[in-house]
Amino acid sequence: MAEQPVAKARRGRPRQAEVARLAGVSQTTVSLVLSGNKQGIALHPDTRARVLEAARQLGYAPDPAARRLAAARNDLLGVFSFTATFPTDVAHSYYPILVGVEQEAVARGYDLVLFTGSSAAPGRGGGGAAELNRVRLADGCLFLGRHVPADPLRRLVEQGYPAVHIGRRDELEGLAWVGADYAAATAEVVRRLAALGHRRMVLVCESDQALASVDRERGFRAALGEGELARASDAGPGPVVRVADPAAEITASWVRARLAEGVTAFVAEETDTCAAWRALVAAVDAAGLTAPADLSLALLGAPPADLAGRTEPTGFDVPKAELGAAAVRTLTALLTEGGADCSPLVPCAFRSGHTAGPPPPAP
Amino acid sequence: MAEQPVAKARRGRPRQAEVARLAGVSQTTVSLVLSGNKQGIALHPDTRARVLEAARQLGYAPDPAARRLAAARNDLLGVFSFTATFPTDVAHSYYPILVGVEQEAVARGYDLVLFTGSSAAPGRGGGGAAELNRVRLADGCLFLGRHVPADPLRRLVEQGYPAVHIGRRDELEGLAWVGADYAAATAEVVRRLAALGHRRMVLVCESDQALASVDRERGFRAALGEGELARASDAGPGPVVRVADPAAEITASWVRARLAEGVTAFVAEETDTCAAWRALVAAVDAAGLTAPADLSLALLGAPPADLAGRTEPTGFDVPKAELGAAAVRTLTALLTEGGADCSPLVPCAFRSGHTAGPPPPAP
DNA sequence: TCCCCTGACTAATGCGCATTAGTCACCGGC
DNA sequence: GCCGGTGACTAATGCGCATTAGTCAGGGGA
Repeated sequence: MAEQPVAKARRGRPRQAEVARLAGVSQTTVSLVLSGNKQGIALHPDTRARVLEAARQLGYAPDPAARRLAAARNDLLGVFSFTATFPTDVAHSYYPILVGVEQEAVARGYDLVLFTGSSAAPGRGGGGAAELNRVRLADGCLFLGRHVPADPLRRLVEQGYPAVHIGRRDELEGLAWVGADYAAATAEVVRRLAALGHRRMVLVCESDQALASVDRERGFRAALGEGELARASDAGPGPVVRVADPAAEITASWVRARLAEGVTAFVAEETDTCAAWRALVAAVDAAGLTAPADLSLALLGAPPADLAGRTEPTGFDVPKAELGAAAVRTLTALLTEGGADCSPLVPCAFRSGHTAGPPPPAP
Repeated sequence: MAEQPVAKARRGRPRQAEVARLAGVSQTTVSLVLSGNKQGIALHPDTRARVLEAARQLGYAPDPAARRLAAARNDLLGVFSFTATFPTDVAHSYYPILVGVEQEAVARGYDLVLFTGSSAAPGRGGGGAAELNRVRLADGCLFLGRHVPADPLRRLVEQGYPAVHIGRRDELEGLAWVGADYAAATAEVVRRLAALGHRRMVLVCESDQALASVDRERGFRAALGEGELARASDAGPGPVVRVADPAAEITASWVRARLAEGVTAFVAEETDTCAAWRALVAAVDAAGLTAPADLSLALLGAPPADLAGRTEPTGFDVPKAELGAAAVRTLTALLTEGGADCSPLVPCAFRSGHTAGPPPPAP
């Protein structure tokens, strides 16, 4: 954190004392009038009007730091992400979430403060701790992405700071979080495929052991277990295939081998790169097959932006805006009631798409 | 008694006084040790070590609110846009700017506060003025988009509030702004076309009288004036054609008529809808012509997202991220030095594209 | 008439920290 | 032995606000 040279940033910034002088009252009165007079102290309408007029005239705005220090609140919600909040590389992945966060925050009368954890935080002891500590300026904070360092975050939570993590994060005891219901959505996709007539399907996972991935696999297995599917899919390499290098392992011949075993539907999960899905699509292509005529494909999530032009994959959409909104709701519940009891899981919407259909008649 | 509604966030948080007690020194000393002792006051290594150890043991972390209150600044930069900061519809238009704003703000140790014009702030009088007043909570503020109401903004500026507008905005005396150098970029495009051999070219403008449009036209005319181009292009309807309804006016026959007059290059400017460019492309298409074989096309700006798949137009790119970064630099200069003397114009990068080439040999 | 309300405010305090003025023991020099 | 000067700290102050204790004039009730 680069310290600025001594600067008088708030040159003309009016304070309550100045409003008070202009209105001919005391600073206390100004505070009383402007903060809604929660003490129930009676005030003359005249005085009130004078104060408001003076404040308006001076363009008074309360200092959030002072408000917060005086043990009140400042109606600021923090949004912290360890990487840039507006990422350039993972194009727009957080953006839709922020849309939801902003809408909900505005609706509830909060402003948003963006805290970005700079990867380079040299000097100060405690490393990332200092970074995370800044969020205390806000009444509460949303944490974005699984790269938020656990230790400082735990400290924050232990000390009672209202925090909500966006994305499943239950390794931190006591940390509230909201997440997409990947398990249910995946199960829904499996059920839809089953309804189309598929009896045997394979889930292609990347080796990434993200929580979201675990959820999807759980949902997948659970849904398989519901019908005859489990037994049917258990043959061959099993219903879940975990690959380290999708492009190399998921080939045309791999697809043909699965088809020969009776697999008729292939499911991949969305990841940062969507490598598994890409590999799957490429392999099907290379095998001279097309979906949904020869086999069915499903993507557990949304396709990456650069594949936007292609056939819309069957699967589900994570309602990212809704996720952000839910996070804000949970956080404000924490702030006002001291406890959040909203469900942390946001349902995903099934997306019909055009890559799944009835399995081809057995040869 | 317990606090009523607001969660007591500062439960177990140690403060400097406690660290001081543990280390057997005064609070001042703790502050001195922990804040790097900028006063150059000498401290015993022993004392220093004791304090650091005590702080570590207690898990001390400074309260940012107090720190900022004492420092008389809050290291917060506002970002205000009259429409939602994260618009859902024109999602991509502000985003790249925000990327630049965030990067530069982080680099300079500032956090960002997002203000949304649409937020309902009841109670305060003054209508839209009150909206803008909220930004005073930040040390300074960036304003995005030309829909920021002029009157309240003027008031802010007049009262010495550090504000920077993103996008040219010189009708407000004293308001700092940063903008893209459309004139220079346009001139560059003209020069490139001239270098390719074009002697006669037409700029198609929409009736929109935006400042950016004016700049482009100015650059266009200026560059024409440099060579033989002006005289050559002055014939016919003149070098600049302003159309109210591009789709209706820019037709295949219009293009043919211009070609017949000797025009070999057509330039359109980017607008929200890019109607002129779309019309031009459609008209060329309808005339059975192709660029750059039969004629050259250039777009002063970036093509809209839905045309991303098509041939990349020759023209220039507005470095939006750089624009955001420049705005932050200007604002911080305002904050620390009291005056910004950085150039408000950000150069645009020429984009070769594939729609311009040498003019076809005269028939 | 005195006293105690009550209404409408104001003075004073403190949040946690940074900063500014001390304070005080010790040391060298004359 | 006295004095000025360091060096190493501490007391006090104030940032801007919310909150807690007043204060003070006017108005019944006894």
